[in-house]
Amino acid sequence: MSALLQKLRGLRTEAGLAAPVIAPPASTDVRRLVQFRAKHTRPALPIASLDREVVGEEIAPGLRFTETHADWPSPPGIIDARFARLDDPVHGANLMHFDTETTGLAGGTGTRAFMIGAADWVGERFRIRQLTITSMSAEASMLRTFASWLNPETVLVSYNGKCYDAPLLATRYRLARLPNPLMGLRHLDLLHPVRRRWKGVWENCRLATVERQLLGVVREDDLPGSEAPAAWLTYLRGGPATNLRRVAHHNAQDLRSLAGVLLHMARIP
DNA sequence: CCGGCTGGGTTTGCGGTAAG
DNA sequence: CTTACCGCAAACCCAGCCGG
Repeated sequence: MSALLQKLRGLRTEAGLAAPVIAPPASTDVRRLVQFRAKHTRPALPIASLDREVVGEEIAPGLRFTETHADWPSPPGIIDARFARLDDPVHGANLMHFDTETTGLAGGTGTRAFMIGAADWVGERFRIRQLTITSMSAEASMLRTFASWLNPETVLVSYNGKCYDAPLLATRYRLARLPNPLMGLRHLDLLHPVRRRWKGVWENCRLATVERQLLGVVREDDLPGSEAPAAWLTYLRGGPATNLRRVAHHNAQDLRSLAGVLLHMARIP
């Protein structure tokens, strides 16, 4: 029972909720067990980490926001997206590149997004915005903020987002009882056109490979995507934010590559 | 005339593959 | 652990034709 209570308390702390008042154990047996535990167990991370700096400003409790602008030689005007089997031309100003970082790959209801990166063209500049939650309870604010960036004319751009990011966000919006802002939007998923063209030519068609072959991007100090869940969970449990910042860095690079690959495939210099 | 084979075109099914 | 899509192959369908 004590272990259960402790687990519950931990979960409530992670969720950003105040610790509930726990009634003292009824029997002396239980009390002795609690005392034994207190004596022989220690918190998972006894020392609060020194490095707890998360980038960006807090725009809501537990929700951090960053906005950067990248210089880019040529913003797209109208894009012929038939290479991605979108028959109607796409206005560059309606593009919304997006990429999520999540707690795992399992896709189902157990997986949540802790970071949403989105990038679009604002005039002559490429704008990258990122949302990161530092508590479970901030998820709804993050989802609402991301929704406010989209409109019915938005054309989503992603890498495998049709199968991964979009369905995952759809379940997160449903669980948060919020309308799904991705519903009905056109979606340009670059994975499939890339595969059609370079499958069998390159060793694989992962985004990291595509950006290297097509854009000459060489990532330095890159955190593998598979380590993203641990980076966030470590921070959530009071650990250092070092790797969480690297996840944000990685996410921003993914967004730049998304735009680069799109322009390359649409034959825009 | 009728049953069954064949060729051309479409549909269905399955394996592989990205995403953290 | 999941989900969607692509590409390829097997299956399927139908028409046309030939042999019995």
